[in-house]
This record gives sequence, C-alpha cells and structure tokens, in this order.
Amino acid sequence: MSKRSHKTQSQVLAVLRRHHDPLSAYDVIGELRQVNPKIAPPTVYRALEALAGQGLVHRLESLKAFVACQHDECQHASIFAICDDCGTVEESFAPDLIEELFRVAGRSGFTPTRHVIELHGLCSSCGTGGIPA
Amino acid sequence: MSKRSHKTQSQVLAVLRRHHDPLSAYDVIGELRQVNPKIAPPTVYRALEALAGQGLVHRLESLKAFVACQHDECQHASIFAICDDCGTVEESFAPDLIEELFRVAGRSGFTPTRHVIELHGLCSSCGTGGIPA
DNA sequence: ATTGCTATTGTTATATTATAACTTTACATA
DNA sequence: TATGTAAAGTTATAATATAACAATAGCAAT
Repeated sequence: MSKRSHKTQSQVLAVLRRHHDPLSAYDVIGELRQVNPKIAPPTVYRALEALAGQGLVHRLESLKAFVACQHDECQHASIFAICDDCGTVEESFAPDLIEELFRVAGRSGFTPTRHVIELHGLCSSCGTGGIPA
Repeated sequence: MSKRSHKTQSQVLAVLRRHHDPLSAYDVIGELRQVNPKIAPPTVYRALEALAGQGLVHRLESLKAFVACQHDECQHASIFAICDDCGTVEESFAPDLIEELFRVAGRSGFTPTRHVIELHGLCSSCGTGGIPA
C-alpha cells in the first residue's frame, strides 16, 4: 500500500468511526464531500475494499452497508447482530462456533475461505429484553 | 394470496429451479421475458419476496442473487456454501449450530428473528478436495 | 535531478440492483 | 351487476456498484 492510499482510507475510516450505525457507501461519500466535494464513488469503494481487506471495516451484506470494526483490526471471524428497530450493530466473536460451522460445511468437501454471519432481530434496548416481564 | 399471484410466482420459481446456480433478479426477468416480454422488475421482485417468505426461494445476500430452496419448502435455518470458482451453492442445515449461534447473540440481550449464514470458498470439485493429495 | 516505469488515484460514464408511486385489473361478496 | 379491496402492471427513478480509461504520484536507475 502506497502512502497516497492512506489519505482516502483514513478519511473513510474516520467517517465510519464517527457513526455507530452502518453507513451506505453513498452516506460515506456524502460526508466526504464536505471535505472534498469532488470525490467520486470508485474512490470510496476502493478505500472501503482496502479497509475491509485489512479488517478495519466490515460490509454488512444484508444491509448493503459498512461499519468500522468494533475491535482492533480484527481479522477474526465476526458475527453481527443487527437490530432491525434502532439499526445498531453488535459485533461478536465465537471462534468455536465458526470452527464448527466450517466443519459442517467441510463434510461435503467444501473448503471455506470467508463467511458472512448476520443475525437480524431486536437488541436489548428495543426488544423484550429492555422490558423485563 | 390470491389466485393471480400464483402465476408469476410459479413462473419465477420454475426459472430458479431450472438453474442450479444462483440467478440475479434481472436474470430471472430476462428469462421471463421470453414468455412475457412486458414483465417489469417490480413484478418479479414481488414474486421473489413472496417466495422467500414461503421458504421456497432464498436470497443470497453476498451474491445479490436468488436460488430455489434445495429442500421442500424449508422454513429451516439454512447455511449456504458458495463456491467462488464454479458458482454452485450447497444448502445445508445444522439446527444445533444455529441454536448455539442464537445463544451467543442472546448473551447481550439480542433477540434474533432471522439470520444470514453464507460461506464462501471452494466446493469439492473445484478445491483441493477434488484432487486428493 | 531527470527519465521512465508502475501502481494508485481521479474521472467519466454506465451497469446493476431495487423500489416508490400510481394506475389498472381481477376477484369476492352483497 | 355494482362495489370494495388487494394484487398486479406500469412508469419512472432511486440506490448501489463497477468498467474503462486518463492523469499523476512515487519510485528506481542512472
């Protein structure tokens, strides 16, 4: 990675970190235009891709949106819990579970290289968890 | 569901069943236009949504594509193994694993309602599994 | 420092995916 | 058959993403 790539990448990462909720690529572009009015989609998509490759950003497939990694540069196997009410996302890890998942898929000879695990539902604030019976 | 909705839905389902690989919504539209040249995206998207609701079709979020359920009208909790080489998708179940996944997410008070689990990698034909060392 | 090479970034345009908003039609029931 | 309702059709456009090429920055070798 050259020095130049750092600038856009760090700007994109900064935007994502300022928000706790997932942002679409165009949300990010919108914010970056405040600083650099001429920035175009490919620039941002490239930065997002690079950041995702480094584990600094994750793409939530089921939301078509991006979040900053909630941990430090995690290459780990993340599980995302997405609240369909308030939109917050919680990122968690369960290496044993991933291992088991890969084992299950491997039964048919499949060799996994990456995974997408996204749970939708209600977070503790929005769901019944927030209103103990 | 009225009788009318059946027609488009069964056509869409038939198209997906003729293919073993995932199709984009526009792939489906393309095929349906051979029969009904005037069919428009919303019609197909509505059919896909209804079929997905019935568990007859699944949307693969990480591919932006759709496949027919490989089982019978499964409401089950599916796990998809997607070969990044040949594009085939294998759908499998592991209720225990899903249960464990929900339990992990539930630790923070999250109440899951649906999930997306998609593994990418190489199938047995494309990966080393096909060429035993 | 200048030249030329390579990889990154910028730019333009456009492809792909998806849905909003409204009109028309089919069906159920009185 | 008139009428209400929900589904389907239609038009237009929104939202997401990438292809293709041009410009430029950084680097290496001299």
